[in-house]
Amino acid sequence: MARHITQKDIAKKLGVSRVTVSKALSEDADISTEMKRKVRAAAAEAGYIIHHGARSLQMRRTNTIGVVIPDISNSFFSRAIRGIIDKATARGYHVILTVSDENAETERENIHTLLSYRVDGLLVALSKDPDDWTIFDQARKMDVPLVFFDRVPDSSEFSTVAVDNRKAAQKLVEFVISSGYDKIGHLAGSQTLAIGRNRMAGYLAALKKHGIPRRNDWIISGGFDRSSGYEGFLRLLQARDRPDVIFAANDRIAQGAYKAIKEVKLAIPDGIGVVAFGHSEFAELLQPKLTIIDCPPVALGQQAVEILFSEIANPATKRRHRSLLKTTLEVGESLLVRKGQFAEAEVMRLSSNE
Amino acid sequence: MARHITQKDIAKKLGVSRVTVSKALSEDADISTEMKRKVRAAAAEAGYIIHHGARSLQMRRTNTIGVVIPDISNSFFSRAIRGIIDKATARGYHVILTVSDENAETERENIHTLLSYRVDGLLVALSKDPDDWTIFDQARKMDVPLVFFDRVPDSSEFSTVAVDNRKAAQKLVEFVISSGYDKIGHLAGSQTLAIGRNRMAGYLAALKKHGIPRRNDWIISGGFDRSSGYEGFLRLLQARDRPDVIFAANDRIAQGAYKAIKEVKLAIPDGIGVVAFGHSEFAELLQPKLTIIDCPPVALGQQAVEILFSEIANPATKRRHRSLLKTTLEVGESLLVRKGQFAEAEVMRLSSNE
DNA sequence: TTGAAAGCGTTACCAG
DNA sequence: CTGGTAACGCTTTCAA
Repeated sequence: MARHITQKDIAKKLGVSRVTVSKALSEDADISTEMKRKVRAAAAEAGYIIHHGARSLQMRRTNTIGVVIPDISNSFFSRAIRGIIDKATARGYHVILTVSDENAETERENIHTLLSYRVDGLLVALSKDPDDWTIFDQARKMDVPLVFFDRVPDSSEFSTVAVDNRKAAQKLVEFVISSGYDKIGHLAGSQTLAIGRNRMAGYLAALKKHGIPRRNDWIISGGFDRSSGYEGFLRLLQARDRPDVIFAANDRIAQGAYKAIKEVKLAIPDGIGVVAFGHSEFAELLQPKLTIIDCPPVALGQQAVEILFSEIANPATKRRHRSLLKTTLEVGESLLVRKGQFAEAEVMRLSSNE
Repeated sequence: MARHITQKDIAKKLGVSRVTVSKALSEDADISTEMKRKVRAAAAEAGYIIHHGARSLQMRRTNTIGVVIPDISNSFFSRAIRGIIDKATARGYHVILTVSDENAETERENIHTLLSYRVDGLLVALSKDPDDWTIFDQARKMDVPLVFFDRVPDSSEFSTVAVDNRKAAQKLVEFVISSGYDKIGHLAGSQTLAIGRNRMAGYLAALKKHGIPRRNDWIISGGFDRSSGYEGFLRLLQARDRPDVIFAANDRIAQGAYKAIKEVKLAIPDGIGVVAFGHSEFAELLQPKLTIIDCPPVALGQQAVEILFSEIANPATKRRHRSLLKTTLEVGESLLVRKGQFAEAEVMRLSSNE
């Protein structure tokens, strides 16, 4: 980097002081309109671009928020990012996005980096339940607001925005039961995350409520990605008999399950064979279409930023007893049980095709 | 933000000067091992995190690169980002990601923002061909290296990394022709981007080469998204007769076309009905599977960073005659014509089902 | 091996 | 309305 144009350069050229330039550029009330015009013109002509870092150093505020997500190729998160960026931009904030790649250590490093950038706030979707809270304590200590979204910890000193997974899962599974099924398997995703445990808890609660015994060989945990769904389903097939319906912890798992289902040539019912948590756009891509609990990523992201901004505006130093928001989107509120094209179709069983 | 721990604080606590702390923390050669240990311990204990902004101000280098993409929910770009982040992280750089939302003005603002952050380099995928080059000239003037990737301008003073779209398109269309078709339509995407024009040029070249007359009513331009493909196909149907094969400018357009094809109840050949540019992972999701030119997003992103780093390491001030790299991935190199499941299947015609 | 002084580009606080 | 001075947190240079 060569030396860039600074306010000093403009000041010199105009024969005024740098302070005047600074004030003029920030539309300070006590600079004459004429002066402002001149300064702006000179700045534009010289190709002056403010040094954000220097400014932040002085302002003690970066107008930047940091985001940590586990996986950018997960369309749920890329949609959520969209909501976050939109809302943040609208409030004059910039967003620095980092990706933990489902790795707790990388997540730690990312948060550290963002803290070193002195972001004004943090938005985090966890890769797994933290077993080491020091980096989060650090954020707390530095009084940098942090809001967990989607993948939130069971309990913490931070605000969270997430789906009420337990309740929603129970609802979805009860929907399946009320459709006449009692042989329901579960591809459970990662149990090292509350989101996974809660979805399983909802599943179990639904079974229990309807007196359906739990079958451990029908419950497979793993990751939240496609391959976990694929492998999970194949493992499920090793049970002595097969469930009729699969409840997948998310849409990508469902996608993997579909793939396996096709390969082993099971009839794919165009309806309730697999049900899952998911977001509607992704579910639309799948064949056959999924029955899902629709978790809207954009809305979730927006809500998270909203809460973050309120915490930024109202520093913890002011609120002795920090008021945490445990926001959960609930079924019937922002969440819907969405049925695919098959909505009217007769519900079919997962059965062998051969 | 309350006042954070600074090097000064650590210095005071240890009864040494701030310089000693700074040097110790950066592993400077002329600090005793013992002192370094003490400083590090004190820093860790106090929860010291370096102020990246202050450091950069002095260092005149941020160790950060800025990226501008048109759309984060486009899986091509989210995969490319992955490649970028991986390579950048490996070299100790951070990445600030911004999204232009396919909007030239937002793109301009994003670049401006990144310039104000004093990023060490820029990676840009265009939303459209720039009609105003001032922001790019600005980057040039500030001597901030900039590399265009994927969506590159026809010609500029900047390095580019992209697929050789013209050649690849011609190759793909010739593949279709050699399979016995001569009624080939084109959903062309945006013609305000070189990438769109070049793909069309390749299409036209292939037709011409084989003496197939061009049918303007079989060429529909629009955007690069799903809905453009959907609407484009419906418009195509209004031609007096239908083409047998559609060449879509990218995979998302193809996806939209499939949707329309299904809706109007045309037989969907599990093969060559639609061919497109795309990346293999996305194409795998589609039903029926696409025949594509496989553009690998991760590799493309990595290559772009690589070039950017070489320009960062070798500032323009040193090279009077800037050596631009116009890197193009070519078919047969990193690119393959990938056929879906139908590879062995008989090629079928797009015909009415009713 | 350590430290004092200067400066990076900006804004806040007072004087004039 | 304008400007001087100090300060933000850090590194670099040079002297001790």
